[in-house]
Amino acid sequence: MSKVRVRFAPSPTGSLHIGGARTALFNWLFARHNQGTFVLRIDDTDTERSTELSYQEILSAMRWLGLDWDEGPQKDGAYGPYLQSQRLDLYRQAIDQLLADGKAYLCYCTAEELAERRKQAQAEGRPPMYDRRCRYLTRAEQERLQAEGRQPVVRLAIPDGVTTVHDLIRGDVTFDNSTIDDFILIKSNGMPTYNFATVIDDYTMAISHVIRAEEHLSNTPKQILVAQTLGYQLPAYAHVPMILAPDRSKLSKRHGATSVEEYRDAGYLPEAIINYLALLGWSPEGEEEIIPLEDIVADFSLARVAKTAAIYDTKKLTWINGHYLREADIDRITRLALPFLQAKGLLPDPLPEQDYSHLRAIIEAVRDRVKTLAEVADAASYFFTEITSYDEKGVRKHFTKPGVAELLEEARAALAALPDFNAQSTEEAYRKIAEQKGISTGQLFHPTRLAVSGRTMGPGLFEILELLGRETVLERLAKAIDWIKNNMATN
RNA sequence: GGCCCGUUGGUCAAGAGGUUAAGACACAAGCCUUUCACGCUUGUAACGGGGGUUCGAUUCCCCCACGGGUCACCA
Repeated sequence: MSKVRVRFAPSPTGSLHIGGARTALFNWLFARHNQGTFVLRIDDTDTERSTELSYQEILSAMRWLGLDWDEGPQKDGAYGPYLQSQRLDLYRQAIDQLLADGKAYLCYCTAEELAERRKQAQAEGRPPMYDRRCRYLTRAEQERLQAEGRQPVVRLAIPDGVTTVHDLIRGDVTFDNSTIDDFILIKSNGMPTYNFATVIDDYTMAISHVIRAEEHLSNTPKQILVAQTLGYQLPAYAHVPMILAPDRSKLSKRHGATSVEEYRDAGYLPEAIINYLALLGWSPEGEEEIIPLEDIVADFSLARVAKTAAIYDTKKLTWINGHYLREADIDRITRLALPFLQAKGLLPDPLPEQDYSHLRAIIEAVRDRVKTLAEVADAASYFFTEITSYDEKGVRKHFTKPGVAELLEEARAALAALPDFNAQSTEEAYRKIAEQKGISTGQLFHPTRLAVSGRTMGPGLFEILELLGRETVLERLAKAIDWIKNNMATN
């Protein structure tokens, strides 16, 4: 096989969403698996909607996910530039050739006229296709229309016949050319349309495989027609299944988080998103679903890409994220979790250097029971702020028993008297008290947990005590004792 | 509406004429445990419908239904 070159070509008209990221990932995986080249190209021919902000967001989301490109913006290669808006002369050359050969023609119909006719056609139940009225205009007619001040577009003259897409995932798909419009190649503002520019670019960038979402399958015959008219050799095509929202409709904003940034901000790890996305539409040969990136690269093939659209469901993503959160290097997780704590006002920004190891110990204790970085911040909150309330169910269960206040007072005194205050010493003291009083350890542990954390769940109790430190523990115990006396006494 | 693609448990998904139709998430139960998680064990749950072809169809063919995509001077 000749050199594999694939590209991901987003338009900078929004953030990188989950579907786009999956398409980018499949291209990236295919390139890496085949030691090919992954090109990032920006399809910014829509001057109305393209924005610099979106462009920056896409680049940063790609980088964050680890989808590094070999050629593209800020990474020059032999086939640049990589922004379509900078390749206008290439399209111009191609269009001149097409016009000279009579394969394309000038059309003077305005957007308004077209829209009107389309509406009309639909109302009458006719297919809303362009009627080709400008295809056979004489020179004189063109000049007259031009004199009216109309800015022409350029359309491709679709030949009769049939066009077949050889799709690597779906097999041969044939379209009758009569169902294809004489579509626009160059807009009246001089910019190329997607179906034109993409063909020129894929060819001039020597793209070997066009891997993209299924929504482009019906566009493909148009692109093949352009390529054939220009005498280009065709790339191989692979249309990967769509990703749908839980209600089976196309993913959109109203379905909640759909952009990569939103997941980043919600505390998801890039490797978890990558792992999850790889499993959406592709399946490994083995049974493991948590797969290191290197293994995904090694196993990836188009042959194992599904044909069926997949519904996007965050449950599994969250589960995968929890896994990576637990496995990842603790220093990295600490670093990543810190901003979430700071955003909640729990820690100062910047964090004083000497507080770091304490923070790391807390996150280490807490990460096992949560699934996202945002949850890490929730689960760790009481280490950094006063307890303002006690879990209601916990209160009913552990604070209502007669004698709890006294029991806690006794425990508090024992803790205060300890020569060393750490997880081991506090646990020993507690077990001794329970034994002496002939009560189960739980009867002592549970109210203590509630008193110092306000919650009924969390890390091991003595881990919490050590992390909190003697002073805080004694304070909170005293406060809880008071609280119980004040609130429970009347009952 | 025309054209195109698709249809295995709630979701992801394996399967390629003969299988007890994998596995994962979620859910339920149990074990572990100071709690909650993790982990482990077990369980519930699927081939859209109808015709063919065949000794035999989830698997091949046709029709229908349903879902999705596309028919832009958006990509």
